[in-house]
Amino acid sequence: MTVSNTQPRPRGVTLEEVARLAGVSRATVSRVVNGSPRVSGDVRRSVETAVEKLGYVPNRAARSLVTRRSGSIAVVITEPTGRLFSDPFFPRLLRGISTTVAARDVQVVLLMPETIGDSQRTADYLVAGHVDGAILVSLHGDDPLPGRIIDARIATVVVGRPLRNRGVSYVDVDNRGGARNAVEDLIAGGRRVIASIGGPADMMASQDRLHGYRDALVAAGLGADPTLEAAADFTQDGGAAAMRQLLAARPDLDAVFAASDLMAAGAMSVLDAAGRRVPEDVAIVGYDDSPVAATARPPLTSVRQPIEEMGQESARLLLELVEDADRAPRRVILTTELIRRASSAGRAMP
Amino acid sequence: MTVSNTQPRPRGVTLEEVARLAGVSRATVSRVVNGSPRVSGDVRRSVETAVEKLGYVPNRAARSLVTRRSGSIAVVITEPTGRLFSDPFFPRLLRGISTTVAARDVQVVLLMPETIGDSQRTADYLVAGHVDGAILVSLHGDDPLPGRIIDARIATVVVGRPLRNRGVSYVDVDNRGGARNAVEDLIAGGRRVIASIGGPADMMASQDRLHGYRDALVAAGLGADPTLEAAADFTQDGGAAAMRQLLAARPDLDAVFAASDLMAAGAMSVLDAAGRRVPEDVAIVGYDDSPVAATARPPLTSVRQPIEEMGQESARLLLELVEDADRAPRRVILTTELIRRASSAGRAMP
DNA sequence: CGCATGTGTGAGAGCGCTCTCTTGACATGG
DNA sequence: CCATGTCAAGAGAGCGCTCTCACACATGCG
Repeated sequence: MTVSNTQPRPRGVTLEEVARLAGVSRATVSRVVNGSPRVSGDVRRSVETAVEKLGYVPNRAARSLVTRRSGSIAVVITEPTGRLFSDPFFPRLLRGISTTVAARDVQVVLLMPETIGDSQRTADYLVAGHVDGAILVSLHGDDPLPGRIIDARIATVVVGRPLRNRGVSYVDVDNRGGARNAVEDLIAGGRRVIASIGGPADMMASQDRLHGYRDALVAAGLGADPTLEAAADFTQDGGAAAMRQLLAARPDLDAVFAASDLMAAGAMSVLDAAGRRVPEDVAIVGYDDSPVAATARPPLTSVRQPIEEMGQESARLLLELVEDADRAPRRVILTTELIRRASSAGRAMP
Repeated sequence: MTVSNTQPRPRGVTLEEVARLAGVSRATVSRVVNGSPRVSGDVRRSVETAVEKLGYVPNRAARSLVTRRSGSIAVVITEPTGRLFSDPFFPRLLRGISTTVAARDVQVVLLMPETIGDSQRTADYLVAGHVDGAILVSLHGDDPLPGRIIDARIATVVVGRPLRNRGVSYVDVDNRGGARNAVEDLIAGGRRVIASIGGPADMMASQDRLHGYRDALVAAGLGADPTLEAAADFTQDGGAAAMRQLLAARPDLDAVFAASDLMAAGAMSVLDAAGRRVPEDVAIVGYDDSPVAATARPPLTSVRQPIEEMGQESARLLLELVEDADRAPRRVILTTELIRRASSAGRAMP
């Protein structure tokens, strides 16, 4: 431990002092503080008065030491780039988690490993039992972290459907359904040659969105076509590059489904440069409903995800797991909403 | 505490067990683990072997109990809306903080009070000494939190210059200088009637940016003019409303300095609707260099802030304060960078 | 009235660690 | 040869809390 202690720390009010003031034993004060029913009304009141008077707050370290509970959960973010740093996904998710656990007097410990070494230390930290559970956000397929902590039987909830570790609880949005809806909307608007700009293949969200895209095409009898599918990395530049590629391969395309708003924005700039008008020549829809969607010109139709709700659900699931370690894994799938804007206006609008 | 314990927690390896395996006393193992120099080479090695073999990880709760240090710091986010949820400021700041404290084996506890009641509980939590220090982010002028925790002599660093509590350490960007640079650039591009769309008046960043704007005008001999100044709330809609107001009051304006990219985007859509071309008729610069700036059409010139660095510096300052509580408050002001894009192209470009 | 049962409270152990104090081994000097 | 100093290592207290157990007392039943 690198922290030396030059200064004596201020010492708080202890149970002992409260007990003395209330004229009872430590045990009784503990009972009152923890809401045990085995305390008579008078004694309870006098203890509460003493607690109030002294401004007593339990020492979490002492409590943890004996209960073997930390009263905290970890939120692990292992995403070096991408959507977590390009739209408000991350703060909104944290807010959802935070509101839910705060109500239960549980703290959130934030872990953001960057290097492999960090990731090792993060796993050690979790496995050492410093927290009661962990929420894992944005996992790539090759991440060894979830496997390690699930093996260690740490209560775990994953945000986003995990590629491996099927036995774990997770919260996800219906990426496939969201994508399908978006593409169906393009078809309803009269589009027939619809391309897809997908995300990294090692992310479940990318795969699901691609499947949803194909679902819609197949359901409409259009059929999937590899020359209409390009993959990028959720970034604007990646979206632009994919768009150039698609335009070269399929100059006849009349719509694009992009698996992120940023990629959609990149695609739009390429379409603009190529002299294709949006939405007249090419309709486009994005994903995430980020600020970029609303500020784009034309404003971008996009798939909105209930992000706060994901945070809340993941926290709720984790707290359940912490309460009862033998509980079977659960999955919560939240639905998306298509936000229609000018970029995907149909050809035959009424 | 609402958490009951139905399940016995797994117990970790203790110092005692390591000591037994290494054939030394608990005290010696503690010395080795904490890097005390008062241990001979052989003993140190045998202890290290035992630690390795058993996979020993210190129990933080037990350690905290005796050292009166938690080995964690709080990051308090008190911003209900605005920039924290509209651009990647927040994740990037957290990342900066996280990398710095992780290197010192200190954890980050995230606190996001939403209601007044939450804020009370947050203050109680901090004052109770559950963390060694706190980083306060995005304070409005009327927030009672910083006053309370500074009074309680909790080590505190504020991100963004605080309106009150001048005696506290803080990290800020040179908002005034950044704004001044941006406006000077507009002037250098031949603009003469330059409007400002500011942020909320109760935020220091808003005030500083407004001052920087005026500085540049005065320095160029143009002089400040209240009819060219509008205030909004950092959002796109707010920026749009402010732009309408400015256009009505000063149809002769030829440039706009917006204190956020989102407001700039709102302003651009209004200019577009009013038939003013950007940058030909009206040049515009934003602030934050968010993804919105790069995706806007035309791409938006913007002031970039070193956000990760702010996080790192604030963490560094806080750790110093934790080490030595009597250390005098320090301020760190980081410089900004103007990212030139098409939206502010000069009139007489070479 | 004696015993079983229940209920409120206290005593005390002990969670895993740090840190002071003490001991013991050895080197050095007079 | 003993006094003294130095340094490694151990003994043991105690951080603030929870929780088991024991106990005192009240109540119910045969």
